[in-house]
Amino acid sequence: MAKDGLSIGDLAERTGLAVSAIRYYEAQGLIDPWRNAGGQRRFERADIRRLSFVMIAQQFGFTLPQIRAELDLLPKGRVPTKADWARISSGFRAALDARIDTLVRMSDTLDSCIGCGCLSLDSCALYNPGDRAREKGTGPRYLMGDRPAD
Amino acid sequence: MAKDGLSIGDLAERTGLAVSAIRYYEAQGLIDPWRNAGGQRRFERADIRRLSFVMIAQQFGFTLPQIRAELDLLPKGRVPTKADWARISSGFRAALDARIDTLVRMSDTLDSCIGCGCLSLDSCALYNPGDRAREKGTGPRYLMGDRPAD
DNA sequence: CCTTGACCTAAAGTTAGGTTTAGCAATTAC
DNA sequence: GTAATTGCTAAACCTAACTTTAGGTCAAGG
Repeated sequence: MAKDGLSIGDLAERTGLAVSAIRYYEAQGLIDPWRNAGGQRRFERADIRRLSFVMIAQQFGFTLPQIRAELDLLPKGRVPTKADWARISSGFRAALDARIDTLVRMSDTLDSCIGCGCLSLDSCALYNPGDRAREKGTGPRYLMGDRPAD
Repeated sequence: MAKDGLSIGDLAERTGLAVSAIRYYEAQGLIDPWRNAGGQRRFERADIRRLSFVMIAQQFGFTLPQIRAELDLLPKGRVPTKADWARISSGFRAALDARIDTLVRMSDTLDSCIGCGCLSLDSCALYNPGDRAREKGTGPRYLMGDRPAD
């Protein structure tokens, strides 16, 4: 049954992912199964690892293209070494730390604003407290003045 | 010009939001302008505050329905008091702290995993490190076993 | 052999938070 | 008074990460 590779259903069961998600990941270039005589996908056992990695990286907030870039650094078909994971983990760590940092700064700012209630667009420190948000909206999102009066 | 209320363009200029966004917020029930004789929207000056609040809350990661719920606690038309902001800020603070907590736990887990590289679905602590992710996907996303072998 | 269940593709649907477009009405500026 | 702005609505479009559907094929069990 797993002699000539895992079926997509097997892989779904092993990873907990939906079959449709696995097909989608293939379309995004995250995995690259071969096909059997009947045209069905067959996966290597190492793909379980690969998808596990995808799931974890997603929890760390990476997008699929970013994850793909990370995976592309692992030579296709090679089982990742500890060194590979250590390198990747460092990347995760940096991303995580940056996010924590942003939130802590927001939190600090909030502390200094509680009880103020001004919400003035030009004087309230709550605007643009970090960097994480609003980088994908199309509009310019410039900030203009707002008089404290009223 | 602002005698009988602000036009949507005025409000857009004062808040930095796109006109289309303001209309969208109205559709979501975040603001409730009246109409002038010609059918155009007219806003109170307090709506600048209201939208400022929306923008800040979004930076804190709240969804529009959540923000609406928060705003609904402020009696319509009443200018929010310091007590209102203090209460809301506390809510922000709790949400922020929870997010920071989750990230810190992920970070700690990651530390303990660097150099391990197992990524085993049943033994690696990197799965479900927190709570923030994956609560909106349709599928059950259950996690099944994965033998360390291979 | 035949049925059932797993698989295939392509395309459309989903959610959030908006933006863009089309076609038309109201306001404002000169 | 008239042209340029600004505003109006409804509907379509956008991204990310998938799921669902439709219509058809493959594989395994009895």
